[in-house]
Amino acid sequence: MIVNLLNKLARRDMLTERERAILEAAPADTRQFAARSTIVRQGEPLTQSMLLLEGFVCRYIDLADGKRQILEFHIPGDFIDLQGFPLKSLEHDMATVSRAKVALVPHATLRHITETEPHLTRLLWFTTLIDAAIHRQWILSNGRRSAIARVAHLICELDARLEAAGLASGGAFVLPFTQTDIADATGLTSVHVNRVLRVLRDDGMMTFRSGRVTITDHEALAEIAEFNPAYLFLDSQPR
Amino acid sequence: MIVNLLNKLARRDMLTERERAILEAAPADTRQFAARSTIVRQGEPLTQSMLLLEGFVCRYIDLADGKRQILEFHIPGDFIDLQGFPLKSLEHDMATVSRAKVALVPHATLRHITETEPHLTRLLWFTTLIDAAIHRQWILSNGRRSAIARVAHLICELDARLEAAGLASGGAFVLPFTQTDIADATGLTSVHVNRVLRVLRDDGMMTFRSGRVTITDHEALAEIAEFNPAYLFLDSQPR
DNA sequence: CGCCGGTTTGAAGGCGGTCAATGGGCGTGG
DNA sequence: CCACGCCCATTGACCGCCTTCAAACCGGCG
Repeated sequence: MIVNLLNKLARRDMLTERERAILEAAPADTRQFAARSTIVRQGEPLTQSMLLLEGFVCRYIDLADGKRQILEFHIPGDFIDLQGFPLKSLEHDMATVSRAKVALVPHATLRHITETEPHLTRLLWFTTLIDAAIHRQWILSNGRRSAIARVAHLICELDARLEAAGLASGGAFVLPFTQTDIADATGLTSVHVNRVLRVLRDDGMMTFRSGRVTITDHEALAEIAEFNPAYLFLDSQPR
Repeated sequence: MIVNLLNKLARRDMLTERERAILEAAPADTRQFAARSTIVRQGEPLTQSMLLLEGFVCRYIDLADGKRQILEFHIPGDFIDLQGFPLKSLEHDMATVSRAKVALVPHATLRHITETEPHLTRLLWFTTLIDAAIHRQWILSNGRRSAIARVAHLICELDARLEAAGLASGGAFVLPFTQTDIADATGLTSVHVNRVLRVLRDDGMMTFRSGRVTITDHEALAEIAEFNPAYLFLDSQPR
């Protein structure tokens, strides 16, 4: 059931059979959410963390004037609020983008893992740091990249992550986002995202229509984005 | 010697005497760096992590066209490349801003801590997640805040962090940055940062001259920045 | 069939960038 | 001790990317 997480970890380091079994047994329950529903509220005390099994989730902050900034997108296999375990609450909101299904892991179970499984603990710690590395790329995008490069970089990131999760192949994948979602992630307006997507389509680099992305020239897309997947740490080594 | 880190952790949770002693004994060595020197290069394999004792450090990424994005500033007491312990290398560069002094903690020591000190491990994990929370605010700033709000938010952040570290009081602190540093952090040009600083000064909110910040109207500054220090998790609770 | 959320397109405006020149503070060397 | 050079701060004029505002379009669904 949590095969996506296991694949993700196994890609970064070796998991022992015992560690696999512990993770398999970790979820106490599963839960379904409708699309566009808030699943974690900022400041709310947390006693369990969610592992995303199906669907897309985002974290975001709204400003007083109604502007929204999406901070990160999550895909199946992501331990979406594992950060809430050491932090005890989040300083932002999380919401589903599409319908989603999650497994719930009690913090007590995670705490037990930290007390008996140092290697697994380091791996869980590691996964939270991937989120931070993704954040840093978004700071760079929003701060210094042009509109077209921002959108291109986001698509390259999602392609690489979905491909690693087995949810994309050959640059084609389902992405149930609106253009407003992309705008809120890249710090642009939906109007301008629309124009940027047209340029990317006209230049033969990618298309995004009715919730499906097709990358038609990965090399060109990665080049304007200055995309280098090293920050996703997809290589395997002892942690 | 590592009193700043101990204060920082003790502010977030209780440290036992044994844990204090372990942290005190953790540094194998100290090292000094001149201002404006690179101290970690992206991709370089890391075998130790640095605890900042004195001075200011930043992490950054340069783009092909010469544009620079600073990703985070670090102040004394920060475990600046603790992330390099689970990650094994960083995907960006780090450099000093001012002269700086660091304590070096071997990864073997950190690994030993993860194997024998679960509570301390959770606290170290926690501190790396504060960096991620700071990153998220920067994504928001660069994506959705106006130029004046970005600069104001950065100053509020540094004030809060320096105050917590005992390095600022009453909104006055030493900040050995250039206007270009602030520009590279906020995704602006140094020219525009200069204009923004003039507005903030003329409006009686803050001054920044010859490496010193003086906040003259904290309430107004926090208001235009929409600054809420909750994301720094400065409250104390069991982790 | 008509609403509704999302997409697309056009026209006009503004925030912040670019380019360029001046000023100012400080360390260094003659 | 002063002159020079260098880096940083400051200011002005103009420019352009992206925003804003507004309207039309489109497809799905009750």
